[in-house]
Amino acid sequence: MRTSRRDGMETRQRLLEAGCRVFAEKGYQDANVADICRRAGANVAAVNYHFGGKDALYGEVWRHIFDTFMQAYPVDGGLPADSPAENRLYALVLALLHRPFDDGRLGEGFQLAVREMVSPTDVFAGTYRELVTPVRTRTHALIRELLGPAATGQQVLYCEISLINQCLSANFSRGRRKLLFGRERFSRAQLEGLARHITDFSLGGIAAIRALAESGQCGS
Amino acid sequence: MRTSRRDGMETRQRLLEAGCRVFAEKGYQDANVADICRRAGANVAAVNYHFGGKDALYGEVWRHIFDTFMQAYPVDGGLPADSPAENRLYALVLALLHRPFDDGRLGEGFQLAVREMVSPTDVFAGTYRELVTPVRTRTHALIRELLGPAATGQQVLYCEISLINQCLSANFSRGRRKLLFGRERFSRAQLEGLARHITDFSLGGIAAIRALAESGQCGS
Amino acid sequence: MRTSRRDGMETRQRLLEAGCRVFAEKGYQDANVADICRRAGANVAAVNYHFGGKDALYGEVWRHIFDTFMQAYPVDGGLPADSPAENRLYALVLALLHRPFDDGRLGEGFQLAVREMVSPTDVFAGTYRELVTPVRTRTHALIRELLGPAATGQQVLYCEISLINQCLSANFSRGRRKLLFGRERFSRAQLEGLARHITDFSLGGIAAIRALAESGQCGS
Amino acid sequence: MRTSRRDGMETRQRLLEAGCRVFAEKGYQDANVADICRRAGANVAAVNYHFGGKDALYGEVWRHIFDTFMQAYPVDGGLPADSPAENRLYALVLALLHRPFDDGRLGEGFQLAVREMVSPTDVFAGTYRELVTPVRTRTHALIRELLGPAATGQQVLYCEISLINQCLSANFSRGRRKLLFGRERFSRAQLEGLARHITDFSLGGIAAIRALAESGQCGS
DNA sequence: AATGAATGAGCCTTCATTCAT
DNA sequence: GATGAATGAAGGCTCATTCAT
Repeated sequence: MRTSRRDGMETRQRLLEAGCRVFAEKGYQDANVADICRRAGANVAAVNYHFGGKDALYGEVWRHIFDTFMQAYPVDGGLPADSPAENRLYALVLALLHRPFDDGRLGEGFQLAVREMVSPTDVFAGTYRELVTPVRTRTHALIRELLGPAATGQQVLYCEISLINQCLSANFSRGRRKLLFGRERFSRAQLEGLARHITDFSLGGIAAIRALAESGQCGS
Repeated sequence: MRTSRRDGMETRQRLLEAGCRVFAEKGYQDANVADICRRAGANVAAVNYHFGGKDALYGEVWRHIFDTFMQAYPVDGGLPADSPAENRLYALVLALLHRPFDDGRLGEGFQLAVREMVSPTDVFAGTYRELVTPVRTRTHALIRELLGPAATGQQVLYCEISLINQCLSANFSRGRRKLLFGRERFSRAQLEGLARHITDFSLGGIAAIRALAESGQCGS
Repeated sequence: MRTSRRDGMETRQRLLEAGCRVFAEKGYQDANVADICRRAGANVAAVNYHFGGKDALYGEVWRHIFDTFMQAYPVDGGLPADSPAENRLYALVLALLHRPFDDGRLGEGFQLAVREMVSPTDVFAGTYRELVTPVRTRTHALIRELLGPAATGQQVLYCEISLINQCLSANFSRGRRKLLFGRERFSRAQLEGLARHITDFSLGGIAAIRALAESGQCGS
Repeated sequence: MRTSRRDGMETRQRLLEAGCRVFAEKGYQDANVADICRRAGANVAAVNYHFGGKDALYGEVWRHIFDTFMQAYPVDGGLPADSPAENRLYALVLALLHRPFDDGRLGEGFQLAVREMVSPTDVFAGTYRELVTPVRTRTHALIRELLGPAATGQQVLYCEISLINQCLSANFSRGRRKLLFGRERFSRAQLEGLARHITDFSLGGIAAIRALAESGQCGS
């Protein structure tokens, strides 16, 4: 294993990590390559040398974070498929909550994803579906199961959205976290408490929608 | 009424509107004043003449949108305070939904607000609290009423967050609207259907949390 | 007598005075017309309206100050031509000293003149000779009288320069005044003391040169 | 020795020299970086790359010229400290005269210094004292020696000023040189002639003041 | 594999001037 | 006689990228 000048980590790798940090912090436009190179302890030309340009680095950063994302917390929460639906819902919610509330790489990834939702880049288009589909699939199945067969497709969809928005929108940025919850840091226990709340709240909500569906009423 | 050189709308006003559009579309950084001036049919120096700079225009745009926001849809939905809580909840949800789903000025305002949540500017700091407080106050009171006296403060807070996130996070951008709901445009009826869903879902959720609270259990 | 909007002084006049102040303070380039107009309580376009442009205002300002200059302190100090040469030298020195040390209009004029020496403008070329000639003529005659007939033309010239530089270079700017003399303000008595010194010093210098001239030696 | 892309002189160095020329010619405001870069055969952005901005270049130019200044003509003129005071005065005068009359780098430096006296920049403040102190110290000691112990502090100060102004104010700009002396160029011999004059004149002046001091009279 | 000097396009801003009122 | 909105040229600076080493 070759050792690099600094700490054994290849320049390319250091650039990638600096890129993750900086792009997550400032967004694509506000980030500047000189800053990224400086943080990576590399030359101004390093980004162009190793990646071919700012765009390409951003693509790699996104892909890198994206992969981390997909591996980090499996949405099934490691639970067997025959666990009670309530348990599986809790596991799902907790898994989803980990993303925005992670204080490390995953948090950066979530920041980046939010930025991409707000100001989409070309890079985004290709991977978003790939990023979201497994979550959607799993969520959809679970909600359908909980709503029962009487629910319409739209009821399932809307419940999905209610659920996902509770989990993912809880944390856009440090600032919003502070404003919304009154604190910036969440311990594991606090996160579990929040997951518990979202699960209970959503189970109640789903039950209400199910009752409506079975009573024959139906939203637009 | 004096008529301006071009079409009767003052240049300053045209710049302000162009600014709203462009800042909402691209964010502060990506927006460039030349573009804004071009869209307003004015000279490159017009922004500096009328506002003193890009920063100041942004400030005015934000203030302008902010004011529109506050006037547009009162959070009480125009309902008397002694209406049933369920009705008042529906009115609140509908009022909140109008903001992100508005296809005009208000939608631009919401875009801008989301951008500010993700990449805060100095301008933001002062006005955010002012923007949010009335919503929070009203939401808080309503949730408390629906949860009953047995609920803890945190239960109220978390229910608030669940509710607000369902309403406001439904629509970050055109792209996400498409991806989430499968369509870009919402008719008034569709919006009311969504409001109906969020109301029913949340009433169910709140009922569940209330049951927990009254049975003596309590989230973290 | 018509009264203007502000204080009975015509806008044109106010612009001229503001121009004097500002040009003297900042020089031609650094001065900007908006500032001048603001100080004159007039519109941005006022300079162009009344003078035709910044250049033209500068020309008028220069001419105005120049005239003030010429009238202010006659170089003969009001002394009869048959006073002793020593007295006439003192009167001349005092008159010359008044220019740079004047804290009002004349000081501004001197500032402007120094600026023109350092960064000449077209305006300057025409008037400088006119400004300087009377001083030079009088100085020349006096020095010649004091040096006696044996002195060469160059000796007279150099003595003139020695004298003039002592008087006029004493004060380029507030800053230099402070650095050179250790104080910013000069009372009338202090100014007279300085004039006394320069006179005595120069009489001594002239006497020395006269001795050389009469002993047959001669500078290059 | 590495050779640069163009002619063996580093771009930075060429920029510095072009900066000296242009700033001395036009002053800080009138100088524009594009012009400097053009003269240095470099790109418009070169100044920003190498110095960080126009301000910083100006600072470097000043510092560079300042150092040249201090090294160029030592104020002791290379004379031993036990030479006759008259000889040391002549050496001092000649050294001081070299500065304004130098047709190369030193002349540029003097131009810049004069500009700074008239329109001080922040840059100036820090270095002026450093520039002037050695001259003042040496002048002061010499004058005190020539005036004898009876002279007051103010008499010494005023004689210093008389001397320094004769030397340094002889040449503000080409234009003034022409107007004052009737010629633009000074040969070495002519300069020595001028130095001779100033020395003789000042010795006479100092003698006169000394006589006054010793006779008990005293200026304000 | 990596550097850093150098580039040029693009941006925001300043400012003297113009023009319709 | 005077205004102030509007203009366009020009300047300084940032930044992604290129090129010779």
